Amino acid sequence: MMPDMPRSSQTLPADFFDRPADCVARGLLGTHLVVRDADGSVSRHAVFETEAYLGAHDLACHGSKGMTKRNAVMFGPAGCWYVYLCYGMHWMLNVVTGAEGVPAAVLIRGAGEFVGPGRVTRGLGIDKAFDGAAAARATGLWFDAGEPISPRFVSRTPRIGVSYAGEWAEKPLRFVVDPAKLPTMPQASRTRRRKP
DNA sequence: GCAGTGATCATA
DNA sequence: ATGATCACTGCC
Repeated sequence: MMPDMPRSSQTLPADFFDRPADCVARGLLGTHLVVRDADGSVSRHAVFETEAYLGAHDLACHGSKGMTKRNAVMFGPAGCWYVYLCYGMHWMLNVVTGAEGVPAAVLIRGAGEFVGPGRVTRGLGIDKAFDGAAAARATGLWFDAGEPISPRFVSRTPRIGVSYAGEWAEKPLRFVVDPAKLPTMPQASRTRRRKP
C-alpha cells in the first residue's frame, strides 16, 4: 500500500461489494463516486442516497423475475456496474453486490450535487457504456473511501417507485444521509418552510 | 397532477 | 409483431 495515500483516495475493492446489498447500500454512504472524463480530468461526488435490491426473493428487484438480457449482470460477480434505461429517458446506475448467482445490487440515487438517480447519471455522463464494467479505476468509474457516516445521520425509508412489490415495497431499504441531521453543513435556507 | 419517452419483455 | 410496463423527471 502507498504509505502516504490518504484514506479518502483508497479505491473500494471488489470484495467491498461481496456482501448483502443492504450492507453495501449503507456502507456506500459517504464514499465518493469518482468519474474520469475523456480528457483525463477526475471529479468526485459524495454518495448520500442509495437503495438496496436484495435478490431473487425481493419482489422489487429485477432479479426476482429471473435472468433476462437486461439484468444478466446482476447475476454476475460483485463490484460490476448494472446500468439500464428507465422510462425511456433515465439511466439508472447500480453496483452489483453479493455472491455470483445472487441477483442483487445497489442503486445510486444521490451523489454530490445530483439529487435523484436519473440526475446522477445525466450529470456524470453515465449510460449503457458502463453496463457490465467493473467499478474500478481502469473503467473510469469507481468508488473511493470517504469519511464514515455516523448512524445518527442516516435515515432509512421504503424504496421509491416500487409500489407494485407488495410487502417488499414497505421494507426500509433506502438509505439517506439526512442533511437536517448534519451539524457541519448548514441547510436551513434550503429546507426551511415559509411561515404561515 | 401527469405527459414524455423508448428499450425491454411476455405473449402470439 | 404488438402491447404493457416501467427502481423517473420536469412542467402544469
